[in-house]
Amino acid sequence: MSRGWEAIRADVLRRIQAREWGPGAAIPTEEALCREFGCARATVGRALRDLAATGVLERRRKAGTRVALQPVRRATLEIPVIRQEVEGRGQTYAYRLLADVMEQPPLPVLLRLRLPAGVALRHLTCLHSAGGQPFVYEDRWLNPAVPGGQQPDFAAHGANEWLVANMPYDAGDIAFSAAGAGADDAAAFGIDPGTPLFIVERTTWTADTAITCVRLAYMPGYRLRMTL
Amino acid sequence: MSRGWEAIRADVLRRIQAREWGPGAAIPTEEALCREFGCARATVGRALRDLAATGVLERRRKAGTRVALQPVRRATLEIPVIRQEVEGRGQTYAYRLLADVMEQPPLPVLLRLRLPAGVALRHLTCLHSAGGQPFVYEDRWLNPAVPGGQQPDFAAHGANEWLVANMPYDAGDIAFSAAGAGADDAAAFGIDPGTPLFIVERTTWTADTAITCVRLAYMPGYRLRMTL
DNA sequence: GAGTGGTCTAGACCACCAA
DNA sequence: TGGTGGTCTAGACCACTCC
Repeated sequence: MSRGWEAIRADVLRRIQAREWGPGAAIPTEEALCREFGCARATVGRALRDLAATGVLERRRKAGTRVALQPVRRATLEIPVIRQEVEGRGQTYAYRLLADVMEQPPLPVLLRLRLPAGVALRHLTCLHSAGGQPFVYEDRWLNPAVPGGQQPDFAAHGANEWLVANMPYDAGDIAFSAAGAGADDAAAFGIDPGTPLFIVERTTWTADTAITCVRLAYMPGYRLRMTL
Repeated sequence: MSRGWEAIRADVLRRIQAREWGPGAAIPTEEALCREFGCARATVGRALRDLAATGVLERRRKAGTRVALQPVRRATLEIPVIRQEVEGRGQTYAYRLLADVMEQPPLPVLLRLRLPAGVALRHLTCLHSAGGQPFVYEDRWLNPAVPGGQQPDFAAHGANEWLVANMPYDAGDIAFSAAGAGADDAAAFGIDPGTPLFIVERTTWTADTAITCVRLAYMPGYRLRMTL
């Protein structure tokens, strides 16, 4: 066995998988484990903290460390920039702006951005292509009142790339769903209305300022993969 | 400002968001920062490691620490047990087994489980309901050769609950997609074939043994939410 | 009250890798 | 080859919470 906190983590995980320590059971204290492994308590703590972060262990002061009774599977999803996702597949990426107008958004968009009725937002629609085929149809509402100065026209480059370069590291939420292609989706992809599409919806703020609200419709058959 | 590594993390993140350190810029070394903050290097390292884990910073030995040029958004998804998801909504959960037969799976299932042609697997279909309405239609292939002894009948409780209790903490992958309801889906939900459904597909192993391969079709309109 | 995990320190050595 | 992050140590104090 190699050394280090990763070796300890692997050994603890092995005992759990071997049911040496069953679900719900308490495992030895950090002090007992660092005596067993012959290392400092901080090293054991590092290993156990990592297992707790992935949901394998549950830790509470005084109560000790237990194997999770119902292992909530946590997985980290890397949300790719569309250009990178396409180029990562070895396909050529292309972007085309379809529309760019100021208008009043529908009520659901206002609610998601927590904006009062009556405000006008910048409404962008564009198409991302992979290898000449439509890949993602983007429908975005952008708050023109965001800080950071003048917004460019998005004729050449997508709003998302401008955002990650100029308004990075903000908070938001994201939702995945399935929906039948609407008229716009069908026109963008050249498919029949009602065709099932994978939909990603994202809303973004910095502090309390609503930035943008975007709906991404992926090409038919798209699959989003993760590893547990 | 409060003390501790979380305060340092917050302060570093604040400077990044304030563009004091712009995307791609190198930030001071750990040693310089721990002099500035008046703490040990390990404490600064803890803060920077956490920011690197969430994709805000990129760290390389000798090259130093830089603000990520293209901040890959990482989000942690907690994959819920269906029963808990339903009960968390305050609805009553119900489960019904629809079929339980041994048969040869179709080729895509064999490939995902990395099994040779000709083997027969246990094929389960069941329906999870929320508040009396169909919620998830489950189509599962289960390897009867898995260790752990006799498998129960799944008349009363779902295979997933048996698995998390008896074969927990294994590896696998997961994929999200959209698909039109097939004949089975349509019958289960009482909807028209072709209705867009949110699909989750999971494959699970322990070590090199294929355990199970499951396709979950969620009720029309279902949304999977995450926070960034 | 007392046991446990959470954190911090000051120092050390090592692995990596750009210069 | 030198600078940087990655890790480990031995010890300490603190925060939480079960008893």
